[in-house]
Amino acid sequence: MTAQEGAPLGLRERKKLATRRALGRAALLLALERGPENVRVDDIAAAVGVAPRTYNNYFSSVEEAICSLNVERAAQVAAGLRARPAGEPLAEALVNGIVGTVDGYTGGAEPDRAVVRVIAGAPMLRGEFLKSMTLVERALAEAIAERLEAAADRELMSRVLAAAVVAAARTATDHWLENPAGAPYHAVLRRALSFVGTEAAVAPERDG
Amino acid sequence: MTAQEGAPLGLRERKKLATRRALGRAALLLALERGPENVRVDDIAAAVGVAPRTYNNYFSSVEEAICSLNVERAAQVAAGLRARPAGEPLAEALVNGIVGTVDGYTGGAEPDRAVVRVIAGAPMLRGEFLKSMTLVERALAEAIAERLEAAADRELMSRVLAAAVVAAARTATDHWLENPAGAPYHAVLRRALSFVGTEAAVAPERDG
DNA sequence: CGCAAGTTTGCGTGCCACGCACTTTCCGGT
DNA sequence: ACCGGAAAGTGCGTGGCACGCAAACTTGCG
Repeated sequence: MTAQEGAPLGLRERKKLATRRALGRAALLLALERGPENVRVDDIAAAVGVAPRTYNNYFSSVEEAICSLNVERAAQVAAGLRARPAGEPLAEALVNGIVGTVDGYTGGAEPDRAVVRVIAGAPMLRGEFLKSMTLVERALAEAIAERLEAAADRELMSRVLAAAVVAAARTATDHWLENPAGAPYHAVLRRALSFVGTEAAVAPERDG
Repeated sequence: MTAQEGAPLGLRERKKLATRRALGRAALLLALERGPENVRVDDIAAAVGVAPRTYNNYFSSVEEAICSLNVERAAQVAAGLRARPAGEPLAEALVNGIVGTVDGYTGGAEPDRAVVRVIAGAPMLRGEFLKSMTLVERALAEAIAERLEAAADRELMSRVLAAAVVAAARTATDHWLENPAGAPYHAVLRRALSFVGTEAAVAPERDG
């Protein structure tokens, strides 16, 4: 999914993925220019130089195309957590991993408000956006589960923590969007994550 | 919205609300019978005895109609929290309020797996379902904010807690759905909520 | 070099959201 | 009891979308 693994990718797959990305990028670009509700399937296809019918081989709705780039962050967030040292407490690892992922995504700079507003703020995309967030949850839950070796209900716990953390991040984004003069995204995100105390999770047992 | 306030409701409004509910109920019923993807707008309209065009005056998608009944729980959940004694710690009030709301909704019995699976499990409805959950978040955040009188960033905190708690409940539902032989919904829900430790919230003074 | 699998494309079908104008209903004031 | 008019229901037309199907084309691989 991440395209960082070039080895097992056939040439055909490569081209297909490129088309998919181009469609997603074009969809997002058009949404930025004229608003998501004014983006026609034909426009996206035309922008990429592909038949409208082909577009439907990749996405089954305009919303899905616009949010598709967002989906790629799922694996990134999970990798962000896995990159944290094994000894780090889960709560800190989660915060540092996620914040680090965002930094890697934005190059350390403040996210582009226009882009975020379109993807996360447009009512038309809300459903699809939330749906894409559940993919992040799923990936993150797996990474969390790896840190909860011997817990009784590792399954439920990891999924709940992932969902809570993602929900906190999403809320932070909303809040940051609504307060343009407020704290930088960094700070809002950290504070929001601090509210979903994951202290309860590290309690059961841990080995060094 | 909640229909519990009969006083300021004109007769017209009453009928309109009845139609809306009838449409939602019919949509859900049809989705249960034949699966959400086999529900046509005309069927819903016909089941209620109304013109298809009229249906579109109430809902702008089949998904929205099917999930509409779920939306009514937003106010219920918020009320569930407000009904808790003022002295109760927030964490406990949240758990007890939500669990109590579910009980009130199911009459204390186990939720109907078929219904829950259709609403919360059908891929086609996933986006709309998650969207409806954000309404619950919003309502719950307000109720939470009322309990956080003097906190510095009551706004962000209440919204994060609401989102985290709703996310935990949703995860509990997913988990309960996937494990038919597992613990009753009650227990899964309580356990899931216990993982999103809200201990951090009751201590207003925290480093920023 | 040629085949077979995979990909793109055009077309047709069923479905849907919604603006507009018209009809029906019925609330509220006199 | 009556009536004016707003609100709700309805029919129709338009623009748009998802997807099955089958033909044309591309390309990896033997």
